[in-house]
Amino acid sequence: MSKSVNLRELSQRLNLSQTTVSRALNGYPEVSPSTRKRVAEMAEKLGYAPNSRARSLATGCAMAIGHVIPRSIHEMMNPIFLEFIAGAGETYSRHGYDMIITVVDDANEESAYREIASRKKADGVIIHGPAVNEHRHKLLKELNLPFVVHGRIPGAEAETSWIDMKNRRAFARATDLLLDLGHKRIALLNGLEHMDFAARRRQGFEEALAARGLAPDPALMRSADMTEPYGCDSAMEMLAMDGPPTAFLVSSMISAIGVARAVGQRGLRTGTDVSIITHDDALSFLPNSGEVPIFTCTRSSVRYAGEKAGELLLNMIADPLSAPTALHLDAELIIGQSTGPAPK
Amino acid sequence: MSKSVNLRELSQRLNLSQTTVSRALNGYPEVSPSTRKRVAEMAEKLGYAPNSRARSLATGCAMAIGHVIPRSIHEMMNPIFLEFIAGAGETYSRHGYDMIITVVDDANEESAYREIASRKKADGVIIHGPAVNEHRHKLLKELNLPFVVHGRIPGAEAETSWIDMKNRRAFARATDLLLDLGHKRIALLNGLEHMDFAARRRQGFEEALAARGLAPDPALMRSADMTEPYGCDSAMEMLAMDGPPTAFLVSSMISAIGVARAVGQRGLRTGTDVSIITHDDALSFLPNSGEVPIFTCTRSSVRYAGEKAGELLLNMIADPLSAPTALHLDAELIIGQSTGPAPK
DNA sequence: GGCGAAATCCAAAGCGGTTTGGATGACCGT
DNA sequence: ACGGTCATCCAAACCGCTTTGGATTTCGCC
Repeated sequence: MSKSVNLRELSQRLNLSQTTVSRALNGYPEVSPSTRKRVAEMAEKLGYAPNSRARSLATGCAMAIGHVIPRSIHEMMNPIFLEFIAGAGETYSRHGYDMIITVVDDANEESAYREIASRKKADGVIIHGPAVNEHRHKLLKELNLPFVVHGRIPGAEAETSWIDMKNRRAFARATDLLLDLGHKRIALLNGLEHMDFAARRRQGFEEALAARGLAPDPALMRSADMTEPYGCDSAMEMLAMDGPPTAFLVSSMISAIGVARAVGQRGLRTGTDVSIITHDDALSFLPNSGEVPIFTCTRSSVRYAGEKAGELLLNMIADPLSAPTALHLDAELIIGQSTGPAPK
Repeated sequence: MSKSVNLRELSQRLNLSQTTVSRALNGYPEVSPSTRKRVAEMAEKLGYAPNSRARSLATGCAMAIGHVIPRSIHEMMNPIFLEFIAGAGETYSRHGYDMIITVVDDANEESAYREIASRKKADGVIIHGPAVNEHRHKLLKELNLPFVVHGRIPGAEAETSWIDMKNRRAFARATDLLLDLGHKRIALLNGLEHMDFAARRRQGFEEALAARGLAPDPALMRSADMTEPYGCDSAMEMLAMDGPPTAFLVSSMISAIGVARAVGQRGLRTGTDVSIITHDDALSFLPNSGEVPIFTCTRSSVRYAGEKAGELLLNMIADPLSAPTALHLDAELIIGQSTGPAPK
């Protein structure tokens, strides 16, 4: 039943002015060590904590970061998003910031950002899942709302702060690995290619093929939401073709699991009959570790990306004049049980 | 570059007092239709939106709901949590509320709640993943912070508002189905049983067995975080036993996928050699639909639960004196491809 | 002993809204 | 023509904090 105290009551109890108490608690120098101690003790005893609304009204900063997540996104990359959020959230709480999440229809996305800006709900936002044809950054610049991109906005790399993994490179390396193992017919089960990350992965794939004089076969390339059935169904169909693929390059563990299921259903064995390489976002509920991971993968922790993105953004907010920063993460290529030499 | 206006500027532009403008915008009656219209138009034109901090300082309500999520939880039920959040988030935005998420170490969970209360960051919170031995509700009562439980707190059902599915009943029915199909050795791959939901599911399982005079075999019962490898490894081990199970009852799609993988790896066929029933939270990235779903399952949409939980909580906040409400959702039992008569 | 600097502390003015308690007219019936 | 009611609108207080600009005291030093 702890009746919460406010600054005035606290200062009255101490026979001090609100000014002094505020300064004592916020570490300003013009207050004697002894009073500071007295204040701290009384505050502790009374369980005083400054009202966050009042404080941010007075200081002008909301001490919060916004994430607006349109339905299409969280339909699409659900768990990846959450893992990112978890990382970012840790950074925020470490710095005393709140994370506010807004779930909106795609149609209301713009107005969601406008509200964040005009109502001063947050000091900055994160852009999730940039598209090949992205536009949100323009709105945010216009709104004067600091932001960091998780991913990259094609054409705006220099003028925005972002954190991304080397998608192209990772998928090129994975493709190389498969080619080195003798695979000729490699399928690509990609994410939605209107998203920047997926477009880059495809590039990497095609470039690696081209480097060996191979042309990608459209029949072996798909692009969709990265669900489990997507992986399974696609693999089933492709494995039933004449000249089926001997290897799959998959954009997500979830779909890769689907592929593995299809392989099993056709009586084949993953890693010997059919090779699979997947990208692994290091989701906590889908561990792919152990001495020899189940899936050979390109791995990059999306949670780590979240932590770093948060840091980038908080830095931008602290120092609004600083130049845009980018973090370009390498993905590890990790050999697991799901790859082997091409059969025959 | 839209310089954001505040109430005073808006009122000056209109030659009206702030009072009148505020009242006009908030729908109070003591303002003429014509001025109200004039105000609305000017506000629209200038892109005015009340500063959320100032407003909640003045009104005393934060217009925000808090979700504190300790690391252990989001390690454990990652995607389920997100899906719930998505549902709740929709409810919140429909009512103009914000959702603020706090990621904390388990050790700081209590202080996270205290801060929400003392700094007035949110008007209410949701309790996620109640344990068999739960305590958070006591803290929240003491803090006078309205809350809704996603799940149930054993022993506090009557005094708290909650939304939960009928875990016991669902798992009893699923077990019955397997028994009807002639299965005698049924394995239970449960979630962590210090969580209320998992404890109930186990109860349902055991009761259904007992009703047919069967005793549960401890060697066929496990309890852990519901990851994919957990399902696979457990199934591999159990299938290698003497007198292996002919059916698996699994607490999560993710683990069930692991079980299916194990089944395939042992050269068996799901649905004929080995039956699987899983609980399906209807996660958007793990669709289990189609005319005949892959997995036979007990299904209950956790996203719907989120929506409803949000509504319950907002109602509580709007009417603090109302009695606690509970929503007890039925889970559908849906026959898919993963079950069949016991072999032999 | 006196004077300026340094150390402490405070009153009051914001921050941007909501809300209370009137003021001002317009309109009405008689 | 006049008191009374209603419809409108406003000035000012308040929410709880930060911060500016001084006031007061203490202290070192010549």
